[in-house]
Amino acid sequence: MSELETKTRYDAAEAEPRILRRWLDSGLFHPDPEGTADENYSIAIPPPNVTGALHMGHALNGSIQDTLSRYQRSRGRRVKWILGTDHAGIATQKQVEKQVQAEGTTRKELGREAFVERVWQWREQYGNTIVGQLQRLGASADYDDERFTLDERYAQAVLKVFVDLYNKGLIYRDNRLVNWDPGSQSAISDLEVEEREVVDTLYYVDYKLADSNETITVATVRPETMLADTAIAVNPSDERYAHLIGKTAILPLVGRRLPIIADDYVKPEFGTGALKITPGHDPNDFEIGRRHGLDELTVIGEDGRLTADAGELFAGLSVKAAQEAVIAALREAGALSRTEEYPHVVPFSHRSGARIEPLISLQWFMRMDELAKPAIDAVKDGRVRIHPERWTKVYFDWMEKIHPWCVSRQLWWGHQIPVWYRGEETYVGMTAPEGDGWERDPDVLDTWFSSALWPFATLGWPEQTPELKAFYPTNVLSTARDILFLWVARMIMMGLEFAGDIPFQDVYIHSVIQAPDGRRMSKSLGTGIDPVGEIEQHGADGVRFGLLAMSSSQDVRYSAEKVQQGQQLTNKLWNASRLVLTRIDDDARAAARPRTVEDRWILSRLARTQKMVAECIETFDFSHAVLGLYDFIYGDLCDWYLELVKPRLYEADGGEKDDLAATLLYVLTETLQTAHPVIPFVTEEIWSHVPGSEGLLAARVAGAPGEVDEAAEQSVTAAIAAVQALRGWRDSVGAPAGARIPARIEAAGYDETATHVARLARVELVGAGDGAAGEPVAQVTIPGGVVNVFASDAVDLGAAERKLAERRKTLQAEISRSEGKLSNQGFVAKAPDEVVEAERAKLVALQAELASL
RNA sequence: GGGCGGUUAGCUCAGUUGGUAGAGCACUCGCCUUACAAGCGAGAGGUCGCCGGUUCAAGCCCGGCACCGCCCACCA
Repeated sequence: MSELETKTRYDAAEAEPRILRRWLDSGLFHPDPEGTADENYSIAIPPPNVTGALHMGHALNGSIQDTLSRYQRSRGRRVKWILGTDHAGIATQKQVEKQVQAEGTTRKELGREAFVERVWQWREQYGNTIVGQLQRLGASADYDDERFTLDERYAQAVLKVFVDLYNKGLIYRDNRLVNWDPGSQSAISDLEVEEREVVDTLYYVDYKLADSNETITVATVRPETMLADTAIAVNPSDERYAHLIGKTAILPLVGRRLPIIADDYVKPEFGTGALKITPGHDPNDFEIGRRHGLDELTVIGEDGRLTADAGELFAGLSVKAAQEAVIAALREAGALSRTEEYPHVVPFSHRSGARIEPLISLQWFMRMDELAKPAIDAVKDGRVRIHPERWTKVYFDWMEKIHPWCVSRQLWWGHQIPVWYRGEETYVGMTAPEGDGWERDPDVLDTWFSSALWPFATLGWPEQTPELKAFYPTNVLSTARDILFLWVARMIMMGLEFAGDIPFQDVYIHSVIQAPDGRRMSKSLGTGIDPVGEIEQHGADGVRFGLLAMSSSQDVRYSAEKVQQGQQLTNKLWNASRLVLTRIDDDARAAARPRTVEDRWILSRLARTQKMVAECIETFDFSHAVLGLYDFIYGDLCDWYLELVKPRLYEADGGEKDDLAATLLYVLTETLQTAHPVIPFVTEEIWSHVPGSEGLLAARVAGAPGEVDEAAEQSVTAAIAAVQALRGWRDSVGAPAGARIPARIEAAGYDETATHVARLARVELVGAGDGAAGEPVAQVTIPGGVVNVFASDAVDLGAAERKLAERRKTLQAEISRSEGKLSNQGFVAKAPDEVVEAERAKLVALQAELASL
């Protein structure tokens, strides 16, 4: 009890680690795999990169998932929050490469085995900082059953999926144009490419015809790729070039003979209407080339330099240098007719930031259209629901025109593709084939290939484990929208295909938290705010509250004030609890035993709040849930109820005291329970001081909310309004704060609250027959009537009169507005009767008040 | 090029089925009232981006425009 008596401020930094320890030691977060997924509740965390540190997005998503998890635990459900990290192929490999380079060596010098070993070491050393940071946030994930996407069991699942898909004909190897990322020296998928606007130069290059003096001019932004040209294309309906179709042009600098072909793809109005075709280095040209059976030449290598096939003049040059050299040569040859600036969007690697180099390359692809169909149906028929709903359309749009997925990556860190080659032979299987001379495919799988299995591979699939039975499908997947296609859509496809069911019922797409100035939060821009620093400063509860309060169905800016608000709430709750707990007996026990109207009122307000919070959490409306909690705790509980019961709390005895203590404890306990999913630390801490409390609040199952009491609410709401009106009047007439002013309530509905109103407004109630009071000097309007205020030294009569005049003016304005409305025949005739009636009643009340002043 | 979101108080954001605008912070005034001065009480502050329409009534519904942001997209 002494801590409660002396600590006037809640000390989150002191309390939180202590409470976290108790939670972790309790085993509460590690449920036994019993029961079925229908009975239980589970969430699979979006696995953060092992290399990563907690950023604001993780902190928000962690707060959301933890609020859901703790809420469901309080409903008595067995809850498993599946935890783990992702090996994050490119990102991790890049980190370690950087480290290795700093030591003066390179990945290639080390060799594959040694390098991969280095990555594992690196992961051991730095890998799990984020898990500790999630704990700091209070995340009630299952730390005793952590997964990594390169775990042995997980890897087996990945290989099995690959082999099965291969056997079904959905995975195949093909020589196709891919997005080559010169930065990471690997192919990447379409989804890892971002378009950026750049200003290039459009070069007009003249190609001579083989058998005439004519020339045909093409426009290109990438003259260096002309070295791999294999045709020129024009639109078949373009009269300017009709006579050239079927003829042959000569490629400048190289001398190659190029057929002039007709293809509808060419836009006559763009450039010159003639297009050079480079199937080896342009996606559109690639398609045209395949249509016309053109050769596919390659002059740019995987290292981003020109190959020997580019000719000795250019071989070995970087793309940029080659462009300059080609332009110089064209200029010298007189083949460059003009140039112009040309702004357009071109692809860049989302991973390395390098400009994408389209290359023809032998890669593994996965056909998606067949898998997409059932995944579309799952959302269409509501088995999977996406919130906010507008994202379902985005999901459908992408899924309905889905393209093959390039799944191989030229990296070392990841799941090595389970394919072996020997001469012309190919073997696909989970283990190496029998016999000598087999060589395994050196490539690894796209990280997202393994992530796509996350909800079931974490639970032991393909074994039919008790975990799988108890927790698959999961209930909710909470994530930011940027990985809707990259991850969420693919999980739905893979879940349906391999685990035989949807991977989750609800997808919640949360806000992206931007920097306070509206820019993206990013380390490189210097706009990031470290959630761990915020936790240290304001407590995990404050940060959780703040993030949830900020979040909505759209992007929001980081609001330090909301975090501050959360921190203040924890302090308020702490102090309110001190007031209650230091003044009731140790043998008091929580029970709703209302004796007064304010008791019935707070129980009603509490019940309302409990229902509201539950509904908001279940519909993913977190900001309203937490702000509603704030209003209840700050407003109803602290500002009013505790102030209303203070006299009883100090002075009552016997049964009255016992009932009050029981009711206060009930209200406090239920408040703690309701707020716990949002602010778990402070509520757990206070719970430990509640007399008779057993075990952890985090493990406590909530009872059903009580009933709403409309009559009590009406009565106390009026009392509150009366107090506020009287306080406002006092202030306006300059009454000293301590002065008690004689007054008489002339209004119905205050039988039970009159003494409260008088005390909180600091007025002295005088009886109706008390002639000594004389004539009232002022009237203060309150719900249902007025309060007559009598002369007192504390009242500045001039100020009182000014106040009255002001009120008259307001009333007159309102009356004329109301009269105008009611004399409008349209309103009276067409508005619903109840609206018209309410307006009439209001007018009568206004007129009565004006007449009384 | 297509699509989606946004534009409400100085700042960050709420505004449920259309019925005379709310919160937090900041600001002003008054209070060390025995839970909390990182507190308590009171107050000031808004032509709801612009134009038009529907309606008795529009922040909310419809059409158009402007600006900001995001996603998708194979015009050299």
